[in-house]
Amino acid sequence: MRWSRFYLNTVREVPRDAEVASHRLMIRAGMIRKVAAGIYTYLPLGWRSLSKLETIVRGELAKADCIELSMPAVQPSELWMESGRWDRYGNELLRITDRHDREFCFGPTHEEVITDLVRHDITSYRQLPVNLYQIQTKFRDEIRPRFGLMRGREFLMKDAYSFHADGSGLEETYQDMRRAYDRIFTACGLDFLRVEADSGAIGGSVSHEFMVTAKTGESVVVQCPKCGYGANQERAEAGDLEAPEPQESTLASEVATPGKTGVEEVAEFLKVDPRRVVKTLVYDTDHGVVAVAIRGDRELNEVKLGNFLNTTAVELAGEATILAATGAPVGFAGPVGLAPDVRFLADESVRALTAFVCGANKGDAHLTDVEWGRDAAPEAWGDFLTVDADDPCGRCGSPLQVSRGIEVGHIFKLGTKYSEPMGCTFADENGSDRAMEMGCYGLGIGRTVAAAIEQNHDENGIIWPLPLAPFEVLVAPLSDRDPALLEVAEKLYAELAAQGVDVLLDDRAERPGVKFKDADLIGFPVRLVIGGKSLAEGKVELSLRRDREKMAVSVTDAVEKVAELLQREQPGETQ
RNA sequence: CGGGGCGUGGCGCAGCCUGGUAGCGCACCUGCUUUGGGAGCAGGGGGUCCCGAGUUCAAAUCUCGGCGCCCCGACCA
Repeated sequence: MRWSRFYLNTVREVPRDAEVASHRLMIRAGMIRKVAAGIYTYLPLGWRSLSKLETIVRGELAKADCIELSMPAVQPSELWMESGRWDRYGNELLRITDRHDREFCFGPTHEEVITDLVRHDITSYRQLPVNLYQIQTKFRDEIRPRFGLMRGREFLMKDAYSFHADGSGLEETYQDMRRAYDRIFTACGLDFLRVEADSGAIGGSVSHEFMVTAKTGESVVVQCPKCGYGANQERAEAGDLEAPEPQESTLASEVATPGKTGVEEVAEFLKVDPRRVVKTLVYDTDHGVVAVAIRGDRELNEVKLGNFLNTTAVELAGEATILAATGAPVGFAGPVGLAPDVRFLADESVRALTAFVCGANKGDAHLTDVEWGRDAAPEAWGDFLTVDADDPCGRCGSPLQVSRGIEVGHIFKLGTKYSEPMGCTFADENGSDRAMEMGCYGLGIGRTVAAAIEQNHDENGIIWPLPLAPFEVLVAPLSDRDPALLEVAEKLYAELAAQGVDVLLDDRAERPGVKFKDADLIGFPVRLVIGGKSLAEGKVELSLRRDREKMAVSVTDAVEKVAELLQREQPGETQ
């Protein structure tokens, strides 16, 4: 491909509204252009990277016997009513009405459509398992789209769905898909983690997320370097925390703590270890008001609380609710003497505490020397803790590590969550009808490409892992006037292209500086510069974007050397 | 939805407070020079100042209403 005939326009000024590197660089490099909030045009250069990822995905899924099809983006409301999600999915579901006033939605995911398909075609256990996927445009009306392709409203997703006669069949395919995902992200040349995750709105029992590690990632990942345990922070569980020194207990007594609402303030004021202060948080849920006690120095995990209560509607209560529940303004809630209609739960982190401090449920007052059992008792103990770095691993006790990642894939065991309500059944060996076990497997195409940039860039631009680079090699003659330069450039370009190398010829009438800056910005993994000085000695200049080290190679060796470098840049090769 | 900010040639911005000629840099076009890290000089083209209403002799500027966009928090591939 010749630059002059490819639709590729880089931009010098950094766009004002792009904050993160991948967003900025994709716009500057001419890969995407915004059309509306969270909605982008994929320009030819960007589309090439996305297509390369799609090719990798297709190849690896084929090995897992996952079969491609394509479902409609626009889906009738009836199917969503059957599954119950028409009402439950909320505002993220873009609902549209046709000319006959029939309701449709633009698909954010395709469980309903695929289940409808399979229930009509599959009737016997002999036809199972079935594993189908598509790569398709989804729309989720996100509350806040941001970061370019990282969180768009319209986005490309690979979504796969499997159907099984029983749990063991599901387990087998789930593991096949897990391995396929491992292969896909490895083949992309990305550093990634596979972690246990909360299954969220899609539902189901078991799920794993694939995270591309990046400092700017939106997800927080907990891992154990010793035993390999890894989980999304939303789900991560720790072992028992080290308890603060036990304390002699006297009778619970009230102390005045005027204006001291935060745990830090109270601990300092009363000269106690913050770990011996019990923090009581009041939540509004669709199961009524719930108070939860947790150790003063720790954060509560609302996802865990929601799971415990079997709801997603968990919100910190407002002042009025807190006053009604505790009889005190915000900042003085405690386990002793809560209103009778308030459910009281406690995190394991406070279970071992003795003679602790807590809010008095009374303005400007706290209680000291409070004891579980004697003074207060939760309705239930549970794990509501947000795990932090250095907490002990629940499996092996080693200190956990916390890092950030970008969620690029998520695989779920759905069980019969959709097959049951939608009547997706089959006849088993005994001829009786059973709901199919289902799995579903998502992978964000645009997000993965954005994550690759997030993980691989410098101040000059993108540093593509070879498999996702829009072009592998740039051939750049430094002048458009010197016929000798052009002749060599054309020849090398033609030879590389003939060998099947993805090569772009920078045939623009631009000055050298412009060509270098653009080459760095777009991040061609291999660059072949043809300049007057070196060509006088029969040489051209070869360099890798990754290290920018320049090598002079003779014109006759150039193509071979490029092939060697490309080989070295393949993931898995030592560099 | 809560909190903050922005909307002025293609892009990045100034002008607005204190109403009166729409301006700068980049990009673009023409010419000359230049040609190994975003060139120089000269000339040139291009703007419903987000939309609507109001105030005023006069509105980019003041007032009201709308729309769009971005950033920080709860959602997710």
